[in-house]
Amino acid sequence: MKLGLAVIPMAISFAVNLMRIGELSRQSDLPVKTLRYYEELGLIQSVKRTEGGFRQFSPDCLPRLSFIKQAKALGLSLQEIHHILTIHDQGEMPCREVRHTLQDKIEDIEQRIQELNQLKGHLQNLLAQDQLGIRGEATICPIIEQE
Amino acid sequence: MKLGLAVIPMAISFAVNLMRIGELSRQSDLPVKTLRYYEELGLIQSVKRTEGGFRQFSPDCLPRLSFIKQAKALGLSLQEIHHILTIHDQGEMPCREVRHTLQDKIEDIEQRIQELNQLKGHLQNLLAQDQLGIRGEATICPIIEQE
DNA sequence: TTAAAGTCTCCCCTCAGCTGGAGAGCCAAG
DNA sequence: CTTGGCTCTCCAGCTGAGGGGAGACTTTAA
Repeated sequence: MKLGLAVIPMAISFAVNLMRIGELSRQSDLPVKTLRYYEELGLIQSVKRTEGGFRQFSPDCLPRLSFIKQAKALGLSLQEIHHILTIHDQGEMPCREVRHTLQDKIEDIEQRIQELNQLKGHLQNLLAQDQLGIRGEATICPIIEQE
Repeated sequence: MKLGLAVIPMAISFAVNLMRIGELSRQSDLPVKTLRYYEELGLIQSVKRTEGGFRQFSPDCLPRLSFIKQAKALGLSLQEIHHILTIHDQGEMPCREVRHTLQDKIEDIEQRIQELNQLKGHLQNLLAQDQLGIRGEATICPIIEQE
């Protein structure tokens, strides 16, 4: 059996460097639980399992995880990331999709900023007009209950 | 028994207009489930129960629920609202607390807006520089993987 | 050979603010 | 008396992104 190791080095070169989940965790700096979760969601895949059932990952997972981290940092959801990765896995450059996703994100962000600015203005008004003190019978707090 | 109704009108005037949860739901325009949830959290209280175990609410709940709605619309959490109501229920005007809470909220909002603006700028940069096309071997999407 | 460290699956828990349903009991009108 | 509508409690789940831990098994180093 061990003979094979010397006899078919090409085959070996495909097989080497497979790592278990702990090693992938160390190298990617992501918790083991998170990796299993990502696998469950289909974001990454283990190449195969050992006889004992341990996951074995290719080092190719590392750039993939790095991509996931970057995309997450950009505010994409794991679902959106999954979508992009699926397109990538079909052999296409997912740029068109990514561009749409990012443009949507930008619009979301702009809208959210608008809402927050409105809310902030509203809160500031409430605080500014506090001195006027409109106090009724059933008032709980005149600041909040200003009209 | 029914005699009492005529004999002690003062006592009656305290007791009338108690309503069950469905009526409170109609008048406050909040789902029954939500009212029970609010009661569980201590935001409102039923005066008592009928013999059969039905909650009976005083009409005083209505301005209270109205306050809760307004505070929620201002972005306060139910926990924060609970805090304010507790102060109110201890007989104090919760304005000082409310003012602090709202000022904290404003700061939160400002920070969130800053973060969102940063993120938006980042996303816009990514899209703008897209044309440059930095493509490597292991690239999944050069837009996201720009440095 | 044995012990430690790694890994497996499975299930529940978190945060907030509810929503839905089951199965039971209550109440008022015909 | 019965029927339909209201209400009760309790349990479950939803959203997203994992975390904690039990109990069993695998792998590896001494």
